[in-house]
Amino acid sequence: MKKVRTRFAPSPTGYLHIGSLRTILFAYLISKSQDGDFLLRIEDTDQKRYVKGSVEKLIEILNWLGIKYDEGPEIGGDYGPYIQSERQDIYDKYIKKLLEKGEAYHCFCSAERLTELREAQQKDKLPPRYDRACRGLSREKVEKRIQAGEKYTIRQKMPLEGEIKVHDELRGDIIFKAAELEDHVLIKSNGIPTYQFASVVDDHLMEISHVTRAEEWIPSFPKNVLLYKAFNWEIPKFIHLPVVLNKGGGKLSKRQGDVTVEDFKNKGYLRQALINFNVLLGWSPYDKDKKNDKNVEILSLDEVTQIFDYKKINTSPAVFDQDKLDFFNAHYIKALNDDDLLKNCLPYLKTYLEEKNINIKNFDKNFLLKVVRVEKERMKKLSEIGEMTEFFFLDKLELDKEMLAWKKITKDDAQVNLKKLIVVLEKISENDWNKEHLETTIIEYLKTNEYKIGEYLWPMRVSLCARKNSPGPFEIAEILGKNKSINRIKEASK
RNA sequence: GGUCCCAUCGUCUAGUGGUUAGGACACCAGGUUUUCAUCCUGGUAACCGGGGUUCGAUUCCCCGUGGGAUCACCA
Repeated sequence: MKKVRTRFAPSPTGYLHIGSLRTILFAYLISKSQDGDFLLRIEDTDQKRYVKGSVEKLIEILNWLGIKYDEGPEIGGDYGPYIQSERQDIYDKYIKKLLEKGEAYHCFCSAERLTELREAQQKDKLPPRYDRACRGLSREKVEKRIQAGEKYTIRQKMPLEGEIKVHDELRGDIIFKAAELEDHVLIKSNGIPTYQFASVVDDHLMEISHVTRAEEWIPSFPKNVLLYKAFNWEIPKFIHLPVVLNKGGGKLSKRQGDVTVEDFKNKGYLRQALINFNVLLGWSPYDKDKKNDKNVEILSLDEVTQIFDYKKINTSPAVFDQDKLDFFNAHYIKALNDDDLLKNCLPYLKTYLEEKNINIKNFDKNFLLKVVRVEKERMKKLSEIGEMTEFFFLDKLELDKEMLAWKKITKDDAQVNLKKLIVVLEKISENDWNKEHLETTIIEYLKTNEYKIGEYLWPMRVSLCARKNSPGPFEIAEILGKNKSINRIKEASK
């Protein structure tokens, strides 16, 4: 059986769009679930849109995501080069073949004429389409005009009538009328191929078995199929992936916030969350033969690879739901071990503290470890870590003492309670100053005196962190240490 | 506008010619807890409309409606 080979073929026009991540994932999964190859190809046939450094950035973000490809620009492979601008001689060779077969023709129409034509057609409410003016040019005439130095494009010769049946693996057969197809440009006047030509030639030469691309390509699908037929090439399987929409319904676009993988990375999303979430957008792990177990949706890329079946990819557009992404992110943050958690949080923490003129180097790793660990349960994004843990790093807290009041007790009552706690706390030795000991000691103290726990612990916690929400008072006290803790409580009780 | 694609809770989805239409996120309630969060338990919530086909349609077909894509020497 032929080996399954898929590819991700982006244009180097900037950053990696979050919608592209899903295209990557599905291409990757289609091949890897069938023990195939996955490759990266750069489609840089439009020099106007080329953004310098974007290939490097793309590779970098792919590495960050942990998505490995078997062949690609910087790692090579048997089907290279993997950058289209380095394959010009190949395209030259194949367009020549097409010309010889009479499946394509030279077009000398100027851009101006084409624009006028289009405008006239639109005015008459006709579909804008090239009028095939150059299709009937004789070989001699073409030769002459080329000799004379006239600029030309090369167009694909479409059938004038009949129907074109194409097959999408997910949607089945789709039928187009030949009359609606345009003799579109294969080679631009600068000699460089269009996407339509280059991608077909490359997919064939690179032996891509399953072509995955976004749904927006369906309209040009018949042209592609016709091109394969013109070459007499075997048509690969085509899988058109549905689009991802905004909550409002439109296409996911820059105006509505973050759209690139880099944006999400910078915001503190973990690769596992991004991958898990995106895989579930249009594909489902549920199996009719199995019971729908709980949390069956929490899946790693490897786990998905094991159970992935591309026939189960959905065809309807999916809405990008940030709440669900956040859920996955919070889940994967909780699953991180302490070292990884710190490693992931550190850049965000550093940046945040720098803005507050606090040097993170004044704090040792053990301290930082405790700080991030204690907020782990509460975090949805890594970027929240700075604001959440700020109070650990501050020398002095700015406390609104009204916050000390809790339920029935007033601020003044709370301050009285704090004073009592200070007496107890001062008796605890530095050595015993840890969460467990603090807890048993204080709870026991409160219970023997029949004090209400909340009436003491709320003010204690608030005086330690000056905020409504935080970890428990004992955890904070341990991390702060005896001196700092007691000082803060004293300050609050004044 | 032409062409094409799509249509199950708010969202992602499972599923079936006869089901109490299942799960996940979100939401709500209760429990745990010193707060928030976590965690546990429970709950609200869906087959776009109209015609067929059929003993019976959410499921199959057609037509609407709605949403989306596309109509370049961009990909």
